[in-house]
Amino acid sequence: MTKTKTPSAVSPAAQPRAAARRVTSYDVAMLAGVSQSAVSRCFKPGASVSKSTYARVMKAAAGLDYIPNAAARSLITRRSNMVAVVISQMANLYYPEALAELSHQIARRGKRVLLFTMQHEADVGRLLADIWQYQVDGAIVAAALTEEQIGEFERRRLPLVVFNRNLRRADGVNSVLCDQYEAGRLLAGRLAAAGHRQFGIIAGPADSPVATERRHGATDRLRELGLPAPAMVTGQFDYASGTHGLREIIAQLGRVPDAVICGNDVMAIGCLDCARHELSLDVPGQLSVAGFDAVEPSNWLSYNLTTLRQPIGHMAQAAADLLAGLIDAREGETVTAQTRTFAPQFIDGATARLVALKPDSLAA
Amino acid sequence: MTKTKTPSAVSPAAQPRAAARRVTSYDVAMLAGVSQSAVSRCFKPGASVSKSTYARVMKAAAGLDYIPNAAARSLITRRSNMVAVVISQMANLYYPEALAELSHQIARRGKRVLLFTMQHEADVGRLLADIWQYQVDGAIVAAALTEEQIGEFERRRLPLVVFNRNLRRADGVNSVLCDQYEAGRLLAGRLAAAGHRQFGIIAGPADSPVATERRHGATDRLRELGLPAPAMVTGQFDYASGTHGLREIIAQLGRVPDAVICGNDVMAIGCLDCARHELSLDVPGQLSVAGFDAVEPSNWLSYNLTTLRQPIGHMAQAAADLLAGLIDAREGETVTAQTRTFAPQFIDGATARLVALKPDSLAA
DNA sequence: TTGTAGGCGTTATCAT
DNA sequence: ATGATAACGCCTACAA
Repeated sequence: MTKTKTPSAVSPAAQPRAAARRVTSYDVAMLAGVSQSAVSRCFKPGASVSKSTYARVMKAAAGLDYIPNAAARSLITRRSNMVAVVISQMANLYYPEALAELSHQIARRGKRVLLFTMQHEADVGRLLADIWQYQVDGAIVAAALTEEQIGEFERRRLPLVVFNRNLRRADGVNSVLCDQYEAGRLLAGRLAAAGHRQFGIIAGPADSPVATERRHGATDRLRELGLPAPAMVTGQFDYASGTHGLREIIAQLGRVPDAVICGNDVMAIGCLDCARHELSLDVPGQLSVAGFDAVEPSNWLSYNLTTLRQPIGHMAQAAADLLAGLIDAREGETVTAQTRTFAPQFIDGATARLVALKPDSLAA
Repeated sequence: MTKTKTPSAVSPAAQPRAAARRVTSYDVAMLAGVSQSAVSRCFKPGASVSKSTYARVMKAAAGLDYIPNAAARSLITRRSNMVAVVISQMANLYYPEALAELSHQIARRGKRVLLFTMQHEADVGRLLADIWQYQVDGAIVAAALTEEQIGEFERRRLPLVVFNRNLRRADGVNSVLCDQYEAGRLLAGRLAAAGHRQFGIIAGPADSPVATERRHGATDRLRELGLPAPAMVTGQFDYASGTHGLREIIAQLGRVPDAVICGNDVMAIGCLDCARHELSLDVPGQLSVAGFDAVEPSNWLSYNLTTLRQPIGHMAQAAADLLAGLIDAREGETVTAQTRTFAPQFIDGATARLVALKPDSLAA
């Protein structure tokens, strides 16, 4: 299976890792015949250097492959040009898209992403100490933070943008989010309006605030409308949770529900596939299925899923904007915290019946 | 659409970003009544400190929220505990999985990922200068590097592991890869053995070495077998390329080919959906479709794609292992470059006919 | 075991 | 415009 080819005879280039003394600005200064500070200035954008020195220095630098040492620079400037991005569910299909966009947006502002990943969102606490260590200029966190943890960011004056987490304590904390509770309400409402009465819900994991809000939004709306309590199961945001979830809901109810609301698209796709391919149900004829996120596969022809889109590109851009603003704010300046809320967008796919079977709307 | 809620009256906590003097080891030393070096030693794993001083120092540190400054440390230790990971196609579904695994493996070795993303693989050159800047301990690069670029890593003695790129110059370069050329040959061979004669190929982008190798592997094998030249189109590794690709191939040939080999799974899925839902073709009855990677959706019930899996988890682990070894090697030590090659694994899905229609094998 | 002192590579301040 | 010089926060001999 694994062919470990230790190159022995074939590959001559065994690199001797000698202690290569680093090239510093002193070396460049010496070669260029100027002072070390002159070299430093040449690498600072708006500095005052004469054309001739600049040319000599740059030529020497190029000859020596000199590049300023960011660690040393950050020591004095207090700017590392690194931004921490904390993300939990890389498997989630949704987060890679967000991360790609964040990385892009952060790069164009001259900074880089220091990536912190974790298996479970609750592990975020253990990462914090590392974040402090690395002296990042700010952090974008896509995980639930406790009040205490937020407080620590404030104490350390570390600019923070919370991504897609609706925190209990909203004030004083910058965040970019999509209104998940509203999304849940909206979806439940649309389905109920079409006459669906018995719902099933395949919710996301209990430790995910996003999952919780979507679930509450849906259940609250159903209750308001006086519909029967939905059958409820919990999943892990993955495909298998969708297939198992549907079976379990059917077992709970003793029949196929009218509609299933899934905590995200991947579970909805699992649910859909189970319904069609395992249970031979007609979707949306016998059963409506809907999800959240509008990840790429939800739009594929085999699915064409009814779902709610989060404007992920805009959200990432907003997060990067917000953070950049916080970082660039002169010290001592007062910055008021913002919450940028994006509205979810209803995607009218083909997996949910959205018109009433009998036009009982005439009776109203 | 975007509701920017500037909290005005509601939110009192407008944080004044005062110049918070950082807590240093001197502060801790003062509070604990010891020297600064004592504090330093307390944060170094195998140092010699008495129990009592250690306790006092740690108590003071905790009280002040002291955390060592990694930038300052790296200045003298020459270890930043950061690893650069360079990745191009985050949209590719394959790379997020790799990145998640890499991040995990690197984290468990006490290091963090500094992420470098780019739109096109050819842009890697522009990132290099940044990599040097940040003083990373090593780099894992999932992009094609020129000889010159590799040479620059060597000159700077920066440990490098090339991920999933078969370089022309293999010696002296540490790399982890899946044999893409062989994978292409294998797939073409299996399909040909089942009697498919007229092939179509939806290849990946021309600037992707992985795409090129898969394509060459397939075309070489078909030529060896004396089969007619395949219809060839180029895609961007995305879903739309798969749907367009199939139509274009049919236009080129004037008929539906026997089989289409797609440069990756996402294009294969696009091709498959187009065949089934737009052209109403029976797959694999009238047309066989296959891809590469075995990304998660390829395994979903609606697709059950015939494909070749790359053992991505193992590859990521191997890359992290390799890099860690290079970094930990004592300076001056000679390290021989390795290439760890992983074999692709054939996934016998349901989108390709793999048995001959007429048992003409009896005739042989 | 502990403290003293020098240095890591840069930027910033201040003369010149 | 340029060059000394003092930080930045930490690690590490070396001496005690």
